[in-house]
Amino acid sequence: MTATDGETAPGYASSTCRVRAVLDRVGDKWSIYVVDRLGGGQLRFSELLRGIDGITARMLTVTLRGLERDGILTRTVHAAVPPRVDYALTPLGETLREAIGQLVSWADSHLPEIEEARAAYDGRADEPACPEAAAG
Amino acid sequence: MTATDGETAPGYASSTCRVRAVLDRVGDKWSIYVVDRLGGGQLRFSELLRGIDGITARMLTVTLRGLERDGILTRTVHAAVPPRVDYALTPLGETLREAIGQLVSWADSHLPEIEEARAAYDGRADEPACPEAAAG
DNA sequence: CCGCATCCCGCGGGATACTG
DNA sequence: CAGTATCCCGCGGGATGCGG
Repeated sequence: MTATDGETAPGYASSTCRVRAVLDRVGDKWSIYVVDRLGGGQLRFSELLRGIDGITARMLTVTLRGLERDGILTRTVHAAVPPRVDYALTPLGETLREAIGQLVSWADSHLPEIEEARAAYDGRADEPACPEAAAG
Repeated sequence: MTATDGETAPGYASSTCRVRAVLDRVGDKWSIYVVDRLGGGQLRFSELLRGIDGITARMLTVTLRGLERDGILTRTVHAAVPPRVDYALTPLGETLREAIGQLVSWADSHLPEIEEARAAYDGRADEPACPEAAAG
């Protein structure tokens, strides 16, 4: 099992560029947080807006439209005044949420390791390998 | 279990903005493909370059540096001529690869649904809901 | 309250050319 | 072969203002 054979990658590698189209949605700045938030049940626009730190109304709209287009969530408009719109995950969206959850919890649980690694790398880049040794 | 309580999201929600720093790495255009490729064992620069469709040398370098900084992979330089550099996943990188694999296979297996949903949505947007009905 | 339109800026990232 | 430096363009996305 060396890396010298031409076809190392199996399975989904064949549809890489199509998968890209899907992962781009996940890769955009806000989708994963929207999906994550909706895991607890349907929420209205303003709830999402307040629940996701740093997002603007514009980006929330754009993100929601994208997810709706992909069949990840549904948009329910209540025509009455005051206007009210609810968003909820579809079954497909629920499965995505699970996959995302894996990644988010990975990120969360390995945060310390990663921050350590970054500190070590950055230190290596423009500082002596042993700051305390240099101080002596 | 309504969505009316203030604290719907448990666990990792508390460190959202730190998690962001990690997910941004996953979110960038090429990291997941590099990590995925390296799953089969160490590869040299040019092998990655040829193995990942559409990536440029510049972006491969940038991506590899970022992943190295995060402790996801290691960079091994063979000083001899011709120059040769090998990249391999760290144990941490392996765990990331598993999480990514979940997502990639999700994307792969749900591609048809998503493309259907997109087609339906786009059709709805600027075409009659029932093209064949409109034709009659 | 919901959310679209417009303007505008920063940066991701592609092309190209050069070094060790 | 591996990597760096420069230029440059497109677009993600923030701020603001208006319409339903």
